[in-house]
Order: sequence, then structure tokens, then C-alpha cells
Amino acid sequence: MVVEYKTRTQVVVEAIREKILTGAIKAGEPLRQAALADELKVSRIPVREALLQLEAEGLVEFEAHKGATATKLSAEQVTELFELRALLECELLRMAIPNLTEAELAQSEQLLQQMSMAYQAADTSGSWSELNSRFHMSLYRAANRPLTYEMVQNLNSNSDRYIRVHLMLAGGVKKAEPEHSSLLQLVRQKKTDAACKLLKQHILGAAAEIKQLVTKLDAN
Amino acid sequence: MVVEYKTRTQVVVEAIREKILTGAIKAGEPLRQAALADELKVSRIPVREALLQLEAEGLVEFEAHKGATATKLSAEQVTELFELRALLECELLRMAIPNLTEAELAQSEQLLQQMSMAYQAADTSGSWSELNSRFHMSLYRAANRPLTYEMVQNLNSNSDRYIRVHLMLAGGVKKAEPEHSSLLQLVRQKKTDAACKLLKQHILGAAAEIKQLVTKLDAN
DNA sequence: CCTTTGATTTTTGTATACAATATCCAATAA
DNA sequence: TTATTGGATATTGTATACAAAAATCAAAGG
Repeated sequence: MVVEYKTRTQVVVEAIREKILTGAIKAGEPLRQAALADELKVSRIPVREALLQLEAEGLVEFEAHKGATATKLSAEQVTELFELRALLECELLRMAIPNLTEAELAQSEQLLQQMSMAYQAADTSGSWSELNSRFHMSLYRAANRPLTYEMVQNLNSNSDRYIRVHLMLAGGVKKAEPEHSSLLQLVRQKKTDAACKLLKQHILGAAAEIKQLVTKLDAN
Repeated sequence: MVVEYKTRTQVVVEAIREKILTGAIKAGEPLRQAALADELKVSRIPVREALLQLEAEGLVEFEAHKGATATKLSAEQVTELFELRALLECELLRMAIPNLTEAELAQSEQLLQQMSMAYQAADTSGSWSELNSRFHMSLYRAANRPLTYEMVQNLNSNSDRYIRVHLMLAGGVKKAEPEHSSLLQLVRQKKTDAACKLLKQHILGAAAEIKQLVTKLDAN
């Protein structure tokens, strides 16, 4: 049996990331090392290391002698983030389609079903969003592009908290479900160009709605 | 005057990065925290934090309880790295061209001249490579895509040490100079498609030669 | 009243010390 | 000989303690 040993730093990374993604820590909010250390029952060292890692992920901004804050994305940054995702994810999908096996497609299919269930269970934010990411990524693994894959994963985690808001406030889930189905179908049929085009629309469509939300929220 | 205050961690980041890029630390080599701390006259804490940041840049791999090693890229990884660069840099260039001012172009021009001088001064690795990066990046700033820009900068720093080897062993500089000139000319003339196409060739051409070098070096 | 200055407090940055884990190597047994 | 075990050693992970920088705030001066 493989015993997963986790260093305290890793635990702290996950804890803080979760706090940011769920909104328990709001964008722009300062992250006091001592407070986090206290709360998580560790010293400030693993907290600092965790914050550095989260900075690399783009979830946190770190300024020398001033401390860390949860990053806050402007409308422009949302645009760039999602356009980058569109570019990279389409590229990955294009390269993955020829390699995707039936087993892998079945897995993606299953994720879709789980999403549908999570939706009906009114679990509208947490696990739906998690499944959403996993569905997207499941289509890209076969591209065999580890570096790009990891980048997209980061970008996804960055867009995640906005996606969660989008899902709850703007009914993004309802729109996503048929799009995901069509996408998977096109992938199955190896219709690469059509699949990529749809994926791009899917991502940029969400971007447009989220951008509106962000500008609205920023106005407050 | 702006006094640049640098934290020890930042100093250590730069020191180690330089060591990796110049080859003073070879790919695959383990990076002992205590040794580095000793050498740089700091405690292990800033060394650890520096290593974490370098991991985010992709120059270092960090494994819990085992320590850090300078990353070693396989031929496949070189391929992916450069193809990613090609994709992202072309995108940036495409968006930058409409916005580039004459002043900015003049700066790029100047960098080309400095490169030429560095080449003639037989300074074949260090500063030429630095100028090369700066030339490329100077064309992208006008794209106004901070996130993408930063990503490309990271990818560049990753390819840098391979580029240096390439320059020295395979005469990459000689090939680069006319390509850079033509590129700048096309950019000046706002011939977007042609410029992007040339840029892509420029990057992928280098990739192909570097890949050969890497496979040769790996054989040893 | 507003600005400035300097002490006080808070927060971050780093050194040191210790704990936990991994690595190495010699002794033992198959 | 080869594999295995156990302990010594080296290395990383984290807590604590202290140093340095930034933020706060009250008093002084314009």
C-alpha cells in the first residue's frame, strides 16, 4: 500500500487554496502569516512556503515586507486568462483526439454523468466545479504534453473561483451541460476542427459572462 | 533615486538561477540546501524559499524529503517547450504588431545592434543570450498581455541554457542574426502573418537543432 | 486644521535549533 | 556471494527566537 505522506507545507497549500477558491478568503484580502499559522496549528515557516507556491499558481500575490494577498482579477485579466485557456486547451484537444482511447472516452462520459448528478443534488458550486475541471482535463491527457497540461491546470485553478460564482449567479451550469455533451460527441467522432471550435466557444462564452459579473462586483 | 531593496531570498534566487543557466550547476545535479546556504552566506531558510520559486519557474525539481535537483529536459520536453513558445510568442506578436510604436521598434533595433556587437566581442554565451531574450520580449510588450508575457518569459528562461549550448556548439548565432533582422523588418511593415510565420520558423528551427544536441548529450 | 515626526506596535524576513525522514554501510544470515 | 537488517550519518522539514522593515498613532509644529 502506498502511504501518502504529506508535508505540512503541502497541507497548508491545499488548505489556503481551498479557502481562496471557495471564497472563504476573498480576492484582495491580506493573508497574515501568523494568523494562518495559528489557525492551521503550524509555524509560520510552512505557511510562508505555502504562500510562495500559491503565488506561483497565481492565486496569491507576495510583496516583500508587506505580505501576501489573494489575487484579484480585473475584467481585462479575466479576458486574458480565458483567452489563454482557449488557446492552450484547443491545442491540447487537437493533439489529444487522435490518441484518445475508448476507455478514456468512457471515463469522460462518466464524469459528465457525475456532473449531472451533482447538479441535481443542488451541489452547485464545490463538487460540480471540481468535476468540470476534471472533465476538461480528461480530454487533454492523451495529448501527451505534460508541460502544457500543467499550465492549463494552473489556469483552470485560477479561473475556478470565478467559475463558481458564475455557476451560482448566472446559471452557467445549465448552459454547460449540453455543450459538454456535444463536445464529447464530436471528440468521439474525431471531428477535430468542429470540436476545437466548440471548445473555444464554450470557454469564451463563459468568459464573457464572467467578465460582466466581475465588472458588476468591482463596482461595489 | 529608487533604492532597490532585495531580500536575501531574492538574491539567492538570482544566484542559483544564474548557476543553472550558465551550467555551473548541471542538469540533474542535486542542490544541497546546506551547501548553498554556506556558499551564499545565508541560512537554509532563504535557500529553501529560493528553491521553491525556481521550481515554479521550472528550473528546479523539488521532492519532499529528498531535496531539489536542477531539471533535466528530455528531447520530448525540449520539443514541447519550444512548440509552446512558438504558439504563445506568435500569439503575442500578432497582438503586439498593431500597437507597436516607432520608439519601441527603435529599441528592438538597438538590441539587435548590441547583439551583433556582443557576438563580435566573442562573448558568445552570456550576454548574447540575455540580449536575445530581451529582443524577443521587446516585441511582445505592446501586446498588453501581462499573464502570457510572464509565461513566455518563464519558458524563455527554461530554454535559455539549451540555447546557450546551441549557440556555442552549433553556431546558432550566425543563423539568428539575419532572421532577427528580417523579423523586425516584417514587424515594421505590419506584415503580421509573414512575421508570425517567420517567428515560428525561427523558434522551431532552433528547437530542432537543440533537440539533436540534447539527444547527443544524453547518450553520454 | 493639516502635515510631519518619532516612538510604539505589528508584521515580515532570517538565523538557529531540533525533529523527521532518507541514505549509506557494515554486519549477519541465507 | 547476495540479500537483508539495523544502526550511524546526512539531509530535509519545521518550530522557535530574534532582526528588520512597515504600519499605526499620538504629539508637535506649521
